[in-house]
Amino acid sequence: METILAQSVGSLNRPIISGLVKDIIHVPARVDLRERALHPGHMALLLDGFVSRHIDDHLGQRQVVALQIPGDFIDLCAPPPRQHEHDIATISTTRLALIDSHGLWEALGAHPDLTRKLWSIGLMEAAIHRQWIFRQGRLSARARLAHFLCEMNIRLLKIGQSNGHSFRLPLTQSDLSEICGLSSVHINRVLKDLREMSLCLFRFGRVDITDPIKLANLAQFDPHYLDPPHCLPFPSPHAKEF
Amino acid sequence: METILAQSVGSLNRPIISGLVKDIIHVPARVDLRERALHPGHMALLLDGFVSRHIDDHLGQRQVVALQIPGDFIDLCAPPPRQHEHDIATISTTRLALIDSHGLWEALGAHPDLTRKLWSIGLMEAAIHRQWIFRQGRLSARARLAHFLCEMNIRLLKIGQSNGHSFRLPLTQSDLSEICGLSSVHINRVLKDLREMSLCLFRFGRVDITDPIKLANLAQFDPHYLDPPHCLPFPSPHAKEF
DNA sequence: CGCCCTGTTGACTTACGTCAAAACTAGTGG
DNA sequence: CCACTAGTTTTGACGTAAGTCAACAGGGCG
Repeated sequence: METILAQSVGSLNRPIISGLVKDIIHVPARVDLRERALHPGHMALLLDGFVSRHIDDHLGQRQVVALQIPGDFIDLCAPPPRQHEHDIATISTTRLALIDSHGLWEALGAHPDLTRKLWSIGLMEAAIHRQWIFRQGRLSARARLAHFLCEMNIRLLKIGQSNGHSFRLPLTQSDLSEICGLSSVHINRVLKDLREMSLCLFRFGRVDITDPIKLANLAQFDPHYLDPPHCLPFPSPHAKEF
Repeated sequence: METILAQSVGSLNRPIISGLVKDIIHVPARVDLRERALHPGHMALLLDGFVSRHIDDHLGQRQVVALQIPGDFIDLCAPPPRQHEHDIATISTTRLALIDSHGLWEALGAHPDLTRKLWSIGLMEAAIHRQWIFRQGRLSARARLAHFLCEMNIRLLKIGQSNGHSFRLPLTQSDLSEICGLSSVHINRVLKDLREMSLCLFRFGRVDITDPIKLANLAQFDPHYLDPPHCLPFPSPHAKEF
């Protein structure tokens, strides 16, 4: 846990969060986290596995609005009384560190570094959301799927779970359809296309990107929205390095 | 400006931000704000008018990823060295309060209220992003447009620029198409549909919602994602009321 | 006046959805 | 080891929502 924490909030802030972890829990796949683990006012750090945040339409059709991978915070400081506007569920089996969010808020006052870091995590999350809006709005089915796979490749690369062209992605084709806003039948056909174009291969919960450059090109994917701000939001007198 | 500021950050925090305003500028419609007004490391409060945040595809087709209305912050604490991953432009003529973001960051340390408030503004922005993803992914053209109009109605209502069924919305049909991820021709047809269904009327930059309930129903629109957290994220010893 | 931008409409195309059947996989229990 | 089931994946046939192209109309403005 410590290494993943250091990756998420920086080695400086690691011990602070570490001290706020109340429990580490294991959750099976396909479990609603709102009901089971994440009570209002709590938050969690995803240590292992995949978690989806989604909104269902009135026929129960699901739209995934975010996919969380290890190292992501879930419901970072979401205010308790606020009715949640989306659902959260595990996709694979997961390991979660439950964090005392009240304690975290107290800690923020004393640690401007941590505030800045969590703030910028929120900013990146919003940037990812915006790319997803772009994807759904302007890209063809092929490009959409390709764009998503490119994003996962980079995000997993950053946490050491991809080597740049091959990674585990424990999703069904139906999951992919709920992510990309397409029918699962069409996802199947698009996957076939990408395979036959020798761009990438998806099977058994694993992705092999045959031609990363062509795939990114098809997807109009520009990874810089995933770059962490190498210099932090605002210089602060309290912390020079980071 | 003061009243709109109080609405955005609360009357308690109003004077703090007020003191950080470096300039108030007027910008004509259809101007790229990245080039003209918002230099890296600056941020702004939109006082008047409409601003779009958008991403262009490689053919120059535009996808609007957020629409800012008076009272919204633009580029809230976006870190200067980070390459921006989307563009910003005025839609109508606007009035902007330019804010010293370095000074703001300094102020955060001393004002936990303000931190909490700005944090929750960021959360709401992300919640709106998620609804947009849902909209593009799961709704038909009709529902998408209806959903957007419902959202604008509520958001403008909250700042006193809608009476609940009628408001100014200075967008062209082409703007609407870039927001909803549809062609402008199709937007035209959908507007006609909504008009003929007696749900709402859009012309001359003005929206009249004839039947708010039916419209919201068609859009599967549930406004609670726009609710401000009535109790704040986390109780803080420094500020009881808010 | 003529130009440009926006809106409107019609004819035609296409990308994607829907429905349905079959193949394949994995888990369960006899 | 073999049914038996349930969840995926794959394919085909067909329907439809939305895109594209193109023409025209109206308003604002030099």
